[in-house]
Amino acid sequence: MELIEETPYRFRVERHGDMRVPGMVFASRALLSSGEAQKPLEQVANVATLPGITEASFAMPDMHWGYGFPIGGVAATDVRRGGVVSPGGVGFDISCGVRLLASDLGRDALRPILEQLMEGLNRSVPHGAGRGAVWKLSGPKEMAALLGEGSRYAVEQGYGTDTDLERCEDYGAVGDAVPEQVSERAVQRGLEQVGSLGSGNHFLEVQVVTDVYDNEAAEAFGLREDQVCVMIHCGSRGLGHQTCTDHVRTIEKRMPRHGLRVPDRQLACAPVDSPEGRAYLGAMAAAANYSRANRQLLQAAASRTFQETTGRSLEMVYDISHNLAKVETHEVDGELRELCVHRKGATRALPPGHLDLPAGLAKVGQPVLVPGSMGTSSYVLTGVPDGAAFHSTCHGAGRQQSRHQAARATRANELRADLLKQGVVVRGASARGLAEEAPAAYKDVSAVVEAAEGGGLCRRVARLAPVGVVKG
DNA sequence: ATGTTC
Repeated sequence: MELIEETPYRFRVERHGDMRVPGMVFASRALLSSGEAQKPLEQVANVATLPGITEASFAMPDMHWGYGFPIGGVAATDVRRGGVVSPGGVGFDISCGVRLLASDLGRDALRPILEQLMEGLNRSVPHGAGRGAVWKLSGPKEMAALLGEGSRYAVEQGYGTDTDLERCEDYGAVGDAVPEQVSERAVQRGLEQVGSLGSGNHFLEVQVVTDVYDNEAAEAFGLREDQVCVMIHCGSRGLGHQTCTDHVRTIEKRMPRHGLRVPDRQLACAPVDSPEGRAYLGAMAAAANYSRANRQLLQAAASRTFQETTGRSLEMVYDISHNLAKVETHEVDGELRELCVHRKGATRALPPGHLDLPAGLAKVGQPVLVPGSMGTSSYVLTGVPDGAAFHSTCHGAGRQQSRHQAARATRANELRADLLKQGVVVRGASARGLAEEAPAAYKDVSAVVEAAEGGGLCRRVARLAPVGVVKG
């Protein structure tokens, strides 16, 4: 695949074959040579063939290979011009995302109680594959309420405050959720997993703010140097996974009926304005709300332990998803259009002044939370005026080794010792899980963020370094 | 990511 360098941080894939629009890759030469670039670039080109795709098939600097779409892919389809929705453009972990909490504790005060805090968090925050969660739902009826209301439902039940909801994307719940579109099997899988981290790259980290790049934005977000924070990264567990599986199956079956053909069956799609398309979006919104409630409950569990151990409270900074499709209005060619924006391993980055922002953030823009790999930095970014890719940016470091490669190349015990030497306490991780998540398996998150900023997608606000990790 | 191959 030939890449044309338009700027040091933006590369173009010319239209070829059935591509309806070009590919636009935000990256650097160095990032493009880290890991396998050819396979995700082919996926960028494949996505460009989707009916109704507008402007370009975009990839963020943390791009890597995924199911159908690349992870780090952004694609917007025009709803009124035959635009499609594709579950592969959201991914299996629907509304997987990050919640950041901040305390008024400094790093020195934490040091003597860090071990005790990590022990407590390891006990109070359910993690790992399979069972164990903060809640066990009474049944499908309670599940329907949660799928409709997301974090709001958790807050109604006493797990948080209205102030928390103000700092959640969509004020804690995606609208137009259709709980009936979540299958019985998905509901069954989800009943005993609300309030659990899961496994893989999901984690809870205790972090310290090491750098502030933008004082005004950091202050609006409630962040300042040397502050102890807690970051939670998790998703919609088995319920989201099952929901994706179910709807991919239906949508794939109905494609001939709509006369739709795609270069890769993992790009199965349906017109947004079709029964299958609407059914998927309703189910996706419901699964997204499960993910939002999940993070609200984990916040409550972590806050309680943090309060007991340190005597301080944790305040909400923001909660943002990086796997979601949204129908949004954007100006294209001087005309307002209704677009279905798929962000898969990509984060919305609302600019200052956007109407969807709460009053406290209107002046500076929306916080973008970018978790790094284990033992490295995480970043807080914000949106910029005229942000490219429909106001989207990166979501993390991005894999450069497959799970299998990483597991083979890493000795878990050595990694654990190395992290401890760096001052990072790790709890809960299985040997296999730890090895798969080795920092060497990921791109350099600082290089990713530099490319995202250089490409005009966002700007940096703060950097955080981990001191403790709870993993599945 | 995921009851890591319905």
